[in-house]
Amino acid sequence: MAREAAGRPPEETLSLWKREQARLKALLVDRDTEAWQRDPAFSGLHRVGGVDVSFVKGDSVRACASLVVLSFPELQVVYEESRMVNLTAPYVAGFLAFREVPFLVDLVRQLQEKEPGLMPQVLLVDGNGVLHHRGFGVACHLGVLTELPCIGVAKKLLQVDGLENNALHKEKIRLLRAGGDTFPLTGGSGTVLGMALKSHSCSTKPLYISVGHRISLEVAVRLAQRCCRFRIPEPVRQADIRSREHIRKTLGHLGPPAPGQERSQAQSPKACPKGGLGEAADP
DNA sequence: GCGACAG
DNA sequence: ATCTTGTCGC
Repeated sequence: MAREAAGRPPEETLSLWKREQARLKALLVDRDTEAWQRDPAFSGLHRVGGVDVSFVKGDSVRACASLVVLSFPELQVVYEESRMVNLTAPYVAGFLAFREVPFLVDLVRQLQEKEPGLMPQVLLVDGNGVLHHRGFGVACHLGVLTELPCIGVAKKLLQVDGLENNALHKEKIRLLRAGGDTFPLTGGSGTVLGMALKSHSCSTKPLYISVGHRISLEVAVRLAQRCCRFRIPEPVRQADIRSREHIRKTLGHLGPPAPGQERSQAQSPKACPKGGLGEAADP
């Protein structure tokens, strides 16, 4: 019945997927299209969305897809939908979208039907945009299919087009000082594919931001940073937290025996000095 | 055989 | 992506 989602697909499938990526890439818009994007204070921006997919431990098929919408600039969750899904495609680097995007599109469609007034004005996506083997990562894919502005937010550098997580790269990371500091990720062709962003004043690892759809890289970076209470932008972080929680509540006590011990952690994951929400000061 | 490998 | 315990600080 439920087909496996493991094992590498045949070369023929990958070739079809590549053609699909190339086809959709022609529809990608890699510049600002919204008025709020031109405003230095993002006035006019009220709703930011986040999506994520979490997985069930020993299961290669079952997963939970989540879409959340947060108010901006308050970053309060105003909408959430989490749904168990059956994955059909395996994870193959460079083809993440074929595994996750169909379910995310469904979630956006459902929101459009039930609460169109809560449709996010921009979506932060876990993964890359144009910082991708063929310039069309999951954030581009979701953006083109939904026509929503999208931003790619990756936690690890995808080493493509000459980009390497080498000593030089690590040195550049070390030189990032304040939250909001960045350096460009320039591919072999000389094109800037994305930006490394120190999203929080006290986080060692940067975020790798790239254009998904209908937004410029500069605005994408600024917005991602303004969405950060911690290292991970709040929309993506909330989608992640809530999709795991949904899994736990749905099939939490059917396998791994878990003694109960509730915790409250409404605040910082690791804790870091303090500050309004951004920078350092200069005496 | 070795290294890469978003999530 | 997933698993995991403690540790430190407010």
